[in-house]
Amino acid sequence: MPKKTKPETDHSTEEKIKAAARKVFMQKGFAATRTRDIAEESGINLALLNYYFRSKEKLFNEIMMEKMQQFFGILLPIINDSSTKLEKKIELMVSNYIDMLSASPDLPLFVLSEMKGRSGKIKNILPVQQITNKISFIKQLKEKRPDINPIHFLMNILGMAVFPFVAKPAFELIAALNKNQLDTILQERKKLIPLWVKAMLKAN
Amino acid sequence: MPKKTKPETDHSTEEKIKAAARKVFMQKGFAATRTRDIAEESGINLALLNYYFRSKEKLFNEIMMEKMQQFFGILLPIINDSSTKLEKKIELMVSNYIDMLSASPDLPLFVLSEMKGRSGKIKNILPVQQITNKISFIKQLKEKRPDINPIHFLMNILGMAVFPFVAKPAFELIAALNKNQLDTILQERKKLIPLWVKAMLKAN
DNA sequence: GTCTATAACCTGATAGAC
DNA sequence: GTCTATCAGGTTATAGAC
Repeated sequence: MPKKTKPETDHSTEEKIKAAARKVFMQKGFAATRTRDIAEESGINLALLNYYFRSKEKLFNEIMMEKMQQFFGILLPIINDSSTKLEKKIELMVSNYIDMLSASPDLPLFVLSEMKGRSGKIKNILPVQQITNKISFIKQLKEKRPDINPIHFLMNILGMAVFPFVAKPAFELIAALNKNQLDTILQERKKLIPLWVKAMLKAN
Repeated sequence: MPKKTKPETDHSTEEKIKAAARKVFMQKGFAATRTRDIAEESGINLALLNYYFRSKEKLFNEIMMEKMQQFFGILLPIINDSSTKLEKKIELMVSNYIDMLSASPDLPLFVLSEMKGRSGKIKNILPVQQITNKISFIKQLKEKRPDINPIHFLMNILGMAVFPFVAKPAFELIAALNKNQLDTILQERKKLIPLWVKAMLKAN
């Protein structure tokens, strides 16, 4: 498997295949993707895919690891930063996720589906740090609400920010919204969710 | 395609196949499921599956329609009931979803994934009513918060209630929780989410 | 490194006996 | 209705020429 230092814009064959693999795997998932789709999308042929990556599964694992880092990695620098206060962290988490998912709407459903369906094989290649009591964000939550498990607030923030993307087709369907209307609503949430979380932290 | 009136406990071959199809499709999704898996799971053989359902796709569509009804159908009687007040509706939505998903944890990721990947083919068989301004729940939200699009609150409630199930493997991973700990937390949310939503409705 | 051709296998679906 | 055997087509992966 060839390895090089990566220039900013990499037009190498290897990178062309990876770019195509990102697109197709994210759209259809591992099982529904055919290596032929990727070869065609990247403008090369099937044999070359196996020359560079040895198998569909190995290519997938590279993409999956990359996408897990993208999806979870955005969280870590924010929650670990002990120089920002809780409110700021919440604002950053929400706006960073909504911006990222507006640009990559398929990301969360891809990552969550493949983590579930292939969790046995995924855990070996996981690129993410775990959340413990030592993390700044968790300490701040415990200080403000010692009566509630901090994980609840993480679920709430991610649920409110990420779920609308995961359920996009469902909301378009049941709320009879077109894509533009939905995108506008999603943008509004960057300002609204932090206000709501603030209210939740004071609740009861 | 044979049709019968359905007894409470249906041990017919057709129902055995459907039961197996529910299990396997929900676990693996359409693309990763082999008709052989379903045949084996139901204790019959491959030819019989095609005898009853003609094709993998037709069998899948029956299960998919059923599961969409299960997932969205639980919402409609609650939000349409003009005799309950807003707070009661929220409590019912949250506890009904959490109870249902505790019993069928695969349901939301299955429905949402397949709606996305096959949305073209799904829209024809959709069994759900749309949410308009005439719906009691929407009217009540508009009355209380005329400044905010009611769909936001629907996203919030469903996000907080459903997302933790969709992201179960992710939370187990990053929060280092085992399944029992996570289930306990999920149950707690039946009481907490309505309190939080109440606080959100007053926010700002 | 890149291609064409093909091997080896898997999968959905059916034919035909009982 | 149910089974075994098999077909037809598709899919991953590789062999071998250039």
